Amino acid sequence: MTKPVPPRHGDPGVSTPRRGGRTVTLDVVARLAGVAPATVSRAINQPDMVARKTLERVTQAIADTGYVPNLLAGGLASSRSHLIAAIVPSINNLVYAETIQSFGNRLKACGYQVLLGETGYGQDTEDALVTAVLSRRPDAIFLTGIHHSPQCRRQLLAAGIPVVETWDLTPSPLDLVVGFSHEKVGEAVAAFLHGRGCRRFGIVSSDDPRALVRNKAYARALERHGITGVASGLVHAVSSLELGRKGFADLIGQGFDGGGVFCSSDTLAQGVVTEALARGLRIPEDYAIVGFGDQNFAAHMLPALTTVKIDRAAIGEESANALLARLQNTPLTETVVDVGFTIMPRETA
Amino acid sequence: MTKPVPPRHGDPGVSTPRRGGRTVTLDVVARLAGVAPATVSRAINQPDMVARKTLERVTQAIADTGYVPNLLAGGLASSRSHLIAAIVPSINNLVYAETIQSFGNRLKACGYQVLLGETGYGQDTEDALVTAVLSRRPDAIFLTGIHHSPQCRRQLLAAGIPVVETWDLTPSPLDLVVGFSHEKVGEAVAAFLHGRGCRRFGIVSSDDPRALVRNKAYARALERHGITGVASGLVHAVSSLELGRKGFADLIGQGFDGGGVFCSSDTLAQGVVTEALARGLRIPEDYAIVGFGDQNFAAHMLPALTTVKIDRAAIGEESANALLARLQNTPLTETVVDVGFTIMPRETA
DNA sequence: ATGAAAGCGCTAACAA
DNA sequence: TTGTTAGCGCTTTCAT
Repeated sequence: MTKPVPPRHGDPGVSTPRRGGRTVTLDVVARLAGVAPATVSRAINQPDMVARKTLERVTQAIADTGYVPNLLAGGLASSRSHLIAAIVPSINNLVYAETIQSFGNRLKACGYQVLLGETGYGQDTEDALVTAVLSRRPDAIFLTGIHHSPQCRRQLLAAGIPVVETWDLTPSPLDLVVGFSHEKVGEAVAAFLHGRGCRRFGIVSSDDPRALVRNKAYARALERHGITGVASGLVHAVSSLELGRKGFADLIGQGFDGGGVFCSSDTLAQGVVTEALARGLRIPEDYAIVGFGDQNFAAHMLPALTTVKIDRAAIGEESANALLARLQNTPLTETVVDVGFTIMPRETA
Repeated sequence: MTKPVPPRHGDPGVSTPRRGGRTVTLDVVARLAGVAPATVSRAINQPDMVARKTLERVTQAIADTGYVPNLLAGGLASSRSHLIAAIVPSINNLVYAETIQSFGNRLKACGYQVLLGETGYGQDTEDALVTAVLSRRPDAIFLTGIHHSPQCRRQLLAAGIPVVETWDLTPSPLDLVVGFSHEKVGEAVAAFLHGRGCRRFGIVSSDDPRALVRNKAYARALERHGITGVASGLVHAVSSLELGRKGFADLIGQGFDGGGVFCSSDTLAQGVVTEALARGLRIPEDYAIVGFGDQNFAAHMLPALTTVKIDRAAIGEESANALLARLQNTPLTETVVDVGFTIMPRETA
């Protein structure tokens, strides 16, 4: 009847801990508490379904054994990993860090953990990264930007999980989108600088795709004012004070001789201001400088930086809320959330 | 003989995809390729053990189905999650971002993914966070700092995985440690400023524990020079330009009237410089300012910041290497790695 | 080089 | 309220 069975890892006494001390599993806890494994599982995940007396015994057993649930097993069994993936261009950029921070905090409160992936601003990397994180079976995914390769979109769709695209806006998101219009930003800055009396215009920008959209809208808006030929100092991907100085030096080198300068980040703007100061140029009289982001140093620089304020925490929070709604099957009123932006007039423009 | 069995998810035709489209599993790929599941597994994880012909068929089937391996299942079965946890005080601090970035890049090359956890500078949070990440069964763990609660240490030890503590040094690490001596930094800065002729000294610092160690060593070293009474402007946890300005204003408010100022971060130092400039004070003649970190803006500020350079990328890389060695059972020559530091004399001191 | 079978540690019906 | 049972999708001996 019973065919001979080889010794199994699970057998009491034959435990073969592959590492460290003995592995404490649900069953160990269950035995100690004198209940069935399922009861321990319930005690942990749905305590209300367990009698108070039982719950206490289980809790005690957990404490005694130092039991740490194995979420690989749990996730496999329930097909809910309680993991949410977030893909950002770079963690080496405070701008995204703040969004992720508020995103993570909101989700932590609901028992989710964030798995962070960094593309390094590459599109190939995004594809590979998405595949990599999907293999962890996240319950949802956060993306930066709205441009993804067809293969990436296919993969995301096939995963069948809620997706939120962020830091941009589109009428047709993969699923959800939380961000703001980069075109409107470009236009608003153009109008702002023009309103301040600028008649010549320049740009110091990284080659980030969203920055390019802002730049284009800025130039186009200026054309409507009859202004053509926007001088530009492009720098590569990463923003730094140094590159801001270099970018502005380039602009001057091109013969840019006073006017409004729109920078693609506050960091770059800080460099522009520094370089202008180093050259003894007058801000904002001769050079009016506008940053982007309103990072925490902007208001406290000397001179204080005029910039475009983006509510980064709101992007994180709204994204989390939207995903959470999907995960809880709460009906969602809006799949497109515009967090807007504000120009903060200070001393540099 | 065969008792009636209820329909199972696994049964072909009765697949109940809990979400999205049908779930592509190893078995689906195997069937399509006309091989056993185990062979597909091998084709993916140990391609050399599979005949070329077979490999091709499997590869094709994977492409055709868009199969994405389920690492929850894989990890559970093999007890290797290919996940490495990293605990940092804040992702909202570029100083740690760079370390994590190089750490992650090194590990990615070896097929590991990093699971990031943020303590927010709290110790309670560290305990909870460690528990949370351990439930994902990481293959190794990266910690910031060397101070952990007894419970945390116990838990870490019980996990039986390689552990690297970073950003500090201790002769008795939990397992491995990669960092530098904060005491030596404090002493070196004291000597440096004293050597520059400073006779009065101050501090503008966050209340980060490692910063406090530097400050203490700084003060003690100065005592040896017969100097007592180091003025200090403490700010809370997070560093920002604004807090640097405020901290310096405090210092002045306390009657600090010229001398050397050691800041716990470059960001704070940038604030100190800004505030000093705003007050028309002379740097470095009257106020000699030293930062900490040598972030990328330090060298390009006006005036350029004298600071303590820490090779953050090296911390990440060496940590990764050390863990990798453990994971590959490579004998480790050193469990304590000192990456050192360098004072970069520039214009502010 | 490949296949068969037995779990990894947990959750989820279903019964009791 | 609790226990029983059957997997979740993969890896891993062990045979072949």
